[in-house]
Amino acid sequence: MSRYEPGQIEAKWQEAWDKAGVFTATRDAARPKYYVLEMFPYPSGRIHMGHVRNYTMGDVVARYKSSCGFSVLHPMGWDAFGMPAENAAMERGGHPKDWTYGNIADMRGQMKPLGLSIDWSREFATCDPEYYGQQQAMFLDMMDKGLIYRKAAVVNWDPVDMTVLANEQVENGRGWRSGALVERRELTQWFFKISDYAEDLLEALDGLKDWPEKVRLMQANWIGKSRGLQFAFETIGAPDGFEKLECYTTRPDTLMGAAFAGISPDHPIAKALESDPKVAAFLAQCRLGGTTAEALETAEKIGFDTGIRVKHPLNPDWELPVWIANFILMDYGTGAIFGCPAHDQRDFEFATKYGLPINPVFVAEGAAEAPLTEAFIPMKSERVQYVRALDGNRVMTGDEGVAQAIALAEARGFGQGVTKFRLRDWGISRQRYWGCPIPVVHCATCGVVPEKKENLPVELPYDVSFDKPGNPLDRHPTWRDVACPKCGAAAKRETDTMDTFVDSSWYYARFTAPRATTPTVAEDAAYWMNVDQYIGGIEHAILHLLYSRFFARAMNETGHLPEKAREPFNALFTQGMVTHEIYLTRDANGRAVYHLPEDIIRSEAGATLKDGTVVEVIPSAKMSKSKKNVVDPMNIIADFGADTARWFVMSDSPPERDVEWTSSGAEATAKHLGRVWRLADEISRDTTAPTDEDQALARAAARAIVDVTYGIENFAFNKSVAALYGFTNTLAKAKAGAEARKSAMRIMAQLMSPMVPHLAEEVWAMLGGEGLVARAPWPKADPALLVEDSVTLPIQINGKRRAEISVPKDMPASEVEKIALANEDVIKFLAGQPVKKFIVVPGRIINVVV
RNA sequence: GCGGGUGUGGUGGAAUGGUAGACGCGACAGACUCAAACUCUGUUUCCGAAAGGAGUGUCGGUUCGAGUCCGACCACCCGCACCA
Repeated sequence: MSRYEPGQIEAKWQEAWDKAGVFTATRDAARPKYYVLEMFPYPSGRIHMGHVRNYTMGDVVARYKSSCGFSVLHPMGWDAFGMPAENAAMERGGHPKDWTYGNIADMRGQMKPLGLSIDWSREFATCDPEYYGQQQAMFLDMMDKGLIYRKAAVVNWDPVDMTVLANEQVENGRGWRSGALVERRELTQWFFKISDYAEDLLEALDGLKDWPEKVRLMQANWIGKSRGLQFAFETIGAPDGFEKLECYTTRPDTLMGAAFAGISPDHPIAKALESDPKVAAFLAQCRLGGTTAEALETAEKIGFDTGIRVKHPLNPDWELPVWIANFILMDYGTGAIFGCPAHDQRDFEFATKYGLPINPVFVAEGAAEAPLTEAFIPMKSERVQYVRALDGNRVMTGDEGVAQAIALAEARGFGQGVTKFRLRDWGISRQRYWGCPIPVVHCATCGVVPEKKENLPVELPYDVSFDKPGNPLDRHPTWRDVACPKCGAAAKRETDTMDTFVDSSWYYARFTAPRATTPTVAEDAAYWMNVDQYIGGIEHAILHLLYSRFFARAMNETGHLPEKAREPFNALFTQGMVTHEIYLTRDANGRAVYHLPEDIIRSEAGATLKDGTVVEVIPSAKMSKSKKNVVDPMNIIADFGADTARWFVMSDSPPERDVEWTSSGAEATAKHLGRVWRLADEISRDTTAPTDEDQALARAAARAIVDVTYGIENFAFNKSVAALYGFTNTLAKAKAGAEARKSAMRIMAQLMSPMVPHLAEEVWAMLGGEGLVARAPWPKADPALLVEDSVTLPIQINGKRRAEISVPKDMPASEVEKIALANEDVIKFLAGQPVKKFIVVPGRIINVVV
């Protein structure tokens, strides 16, 4: 008897697939196409269980669709630009390029043994000049279309290292290397005009029927369409040129509850007042801390009374003080608000702190006006009693109050109803080396000049060093100093590079023609687009997906994608994350140093490093490179084979849910696959004559086909796996004849093939299956075998299950009722009480109400 | 702080508003074995000897019937625009 030896069979079948070119994607007009894509990985150097889970899901879909007759495109590439490469260069020396390509080679070497059905001939990395050169070409096309501009924007500034920090590099308001308090500082930066598409991006969400509802909701909230009033306060005592203060509010119905006017620390008026040392000191205080929304909104609310007054638009005798407040964002609305403490929690806290009046505009319907202990903020759809309405107090909803206020403001001419979006333009400038260079030149006479297309790619210079803080491109004279493409005079290249989100916003399109000398090729894009099934982490629900949707529109308008690809992803599946505990120690400055799970020794007492140092254990979180809480799947592959790793990540947890990695279970999976192997081996040598159980086995196989197919179609791979466990148990126990068992085993091989393709090929071959199972058409269940003649109906009495009866499938309800009421247990539980109601749900349940 | 999600046995989880706990892990018992491993068979939500009762984070509601729908709360997770 032979043994299941994954190490041998996996290599053998991978070679067989390669030789037969099973996974090479080809345009085939005769067949429908199917494009399945998993979010491509960052080449950290090691694959982890999250990758295995993500790519196995895509592989199951790709292999299944291929069996169903589709021409499948299933590519793989590398999201290869980004900070970790520069961090590695700073920490360990070496070059980001060498580090990145080395990591790619390592990761490819780890992924290949998984036996994924990937067309590797299409592989590319975003740091290939052939890729980012095409990105630069599109940047120039988008510039032509007016989709790109420059403006000042705020960055995290480390005053000690004299460098810009990413949000990730800010820890508790301090720079991660220097430990210095981070400041907010303005730089001139490049922006994509994504806000032009706000309405389109919002409305088109309705058409994304095969996207998770929660992702569409998150995107809609992110885009944040609001209807409100824009109006101007007349100012008293403001600097010249600021006779008006423009405000935007979504609650103009609360205008009579105004207690103050507030402006952002970045507002032009605040800047105009900065010559006053007190104002300057206050603004400096506001600029401490990071740039994230979270940092801004959780910071303690502080304010500064400017002494400026504004006239209330409805009563010129009513004057309000103008405060600078740190919780007002310059990016949203006009950067100025009126504060209504009674109906906004932030304003309430602010007013309480600085002793400003708190006057309610409305109270709960039927309630009396009373002092508030917190802001009263009912849903806008809720009816409330107005007590300080703009125009006549009455009971109405907030929405009605807002509409009335806008109408009144427009009639009196002090404001207009306007629609605004929360979505800001996409800032893409990064003051870093390892990214796609922005292909423009700054000339003293011509200004900002696009690089000529024939000079693309603007390639990153290799001879750079990371021994000083800041961007090495800034101090690389032979790269930076160039002739102006327009006038030929001495000029300087733009040294900012692009956000890596740009790289990942069009890679799906590039896979359709990865070697082309243009960004895309019309025929290839027309055939392969759109992505039929996109699979990736929920953490990308907003930014990556929104940017990609924007980019697809921009590519359509610049002629790089067809109209149908403006929404590039037909269906989206967001897998849950693989989580793991985090282990950390503290360095001399008290900052966190993270450790890999494989370096940790866990005992009952706690966790330590190998040298005995005690480590802090933080509860499970997303596996991430920076936190080092990653698990290495290579050990499982080495010990048990790729099929075990694949089966393991597909079983148990529903794909959309997070899964906590535990090492137990891999052995059990290997056991099961060994059992399938032995069963196949035994059946292949069976010579039993047909028996009367043959039909029952055929029925079980038909049931398995339906259940496994349902699981794959609905992204419930765990249910497909469960159905296969059940089918294995049934087949192992079946006393059927050899032919029936062989037939069932071949169906098993086919049904298992998307999850455990190597074992499936081996079983298929053992049982005389024709050719490769990877090329065999997906089995179909004979409907006749699925029909059940009788059903078991549970009987509930007052909603509690008390008995069950077995009746023919099509028995009419009146007959069922007679049989149910004659049932011994039913009679016992009814105890002679009269039946009030008798409910029969055909084929499901009976409920007797007494 | 704002937005989104999750919560079911010892454990991962299953359940178109219709028998809660499928399937797997673990545990326990048995068979095989000189013995062990492997393998095979069975038991396994809790309380109870049983009859029966309780039970899907907490509290309330809708319904003949709620894990599922609605409301409030608690806990945990994700995102918040320079991590990818």
